[in-house]
Amino acid sequence: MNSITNNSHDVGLFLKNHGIKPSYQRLKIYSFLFENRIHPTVDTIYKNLCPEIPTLSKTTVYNTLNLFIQKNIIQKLVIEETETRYDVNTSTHGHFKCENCGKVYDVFLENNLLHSSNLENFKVNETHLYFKGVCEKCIKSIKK
Amino acid sequence: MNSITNNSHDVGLFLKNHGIKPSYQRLKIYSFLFENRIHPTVDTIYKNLCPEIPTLSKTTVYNTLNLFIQKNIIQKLVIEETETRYDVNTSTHGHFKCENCGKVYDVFLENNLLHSSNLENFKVNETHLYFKGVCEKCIKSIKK
DNA sequence: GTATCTGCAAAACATTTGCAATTCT
DNA sequence: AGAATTGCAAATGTTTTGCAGATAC
Repeated sequence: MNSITNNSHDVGLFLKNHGIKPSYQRLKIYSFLFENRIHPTVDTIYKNLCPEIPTLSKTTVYNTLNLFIQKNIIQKLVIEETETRYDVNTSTHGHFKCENCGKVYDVFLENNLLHSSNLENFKVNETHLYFKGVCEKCIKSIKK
Repeated sequence: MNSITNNSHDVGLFLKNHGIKPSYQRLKIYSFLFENRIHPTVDTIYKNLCPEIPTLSKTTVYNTLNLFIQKNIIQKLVIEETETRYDVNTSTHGHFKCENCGKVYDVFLENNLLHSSNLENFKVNETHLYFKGVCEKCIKSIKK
């Protein structure tokens, strides 16, 4: 459970506790993900942090995200092969991508899904579930 | 339901029935997918068909697969951002990728999965589910 | 004979790598 | 000072695009 708050002191501690030196760039990138639960792409993160960190490079964003994944504090979402997204919520949950507005929503499943005899003797490390379609907002705005 | 057999005459008819002119390359590419349910990448398809069609180019493989997807007779699987795979089975089902041997297995779910109040007012067009881990064969061979 | 299909070469992108400069302790 | 981090430029790898030649009906 993520019980940390979003002030930079706590993010620093959080990173330290996961074996990550809290550099300025790392703090800002993690805080951006934590405060904006929009499953951003590298480009979105980069563009949003540029005003604050004018010297920032995409390489650093890539390096940092890969480090976070390796230390298991974020997860990678592959919905389209052309855009990798990142999520601070590392628990197993689904996603919904709206084909109209492009927004990615979290999806939490009610029933204890996913029983398959196919997997009985397999070791499952990761479960990924996503949907594509049209979100409520877009359905309403299209109808108008 | 795919009830066609794998001789080239029937594949030709099948393609025609879906508004696709059955060229030699298209027949061979569809037949390869139909006869080898291994969820191959473009590269795998290309390498396997090259001996049979020495003039084949990857562009044609890409063009053909995109046409098949557009006509809805195959589906795209995005499990890793670095490798797109293709499946002749267009029904909704899951996949399992072994992190050891790289093989992708089909996963058919028993219970009528996937109820989420989050999606109540959303229009769902596609459902994608996949797992990563270690397959039975690899578990056994690692133990030895 | 005209439409379509194929396949080469080049372009377009996202991501990674090598390495030199910078920063932190 | 020494070790880690950052960021530029170049490399890599996949997919798409433009276009000319080949093929099919």
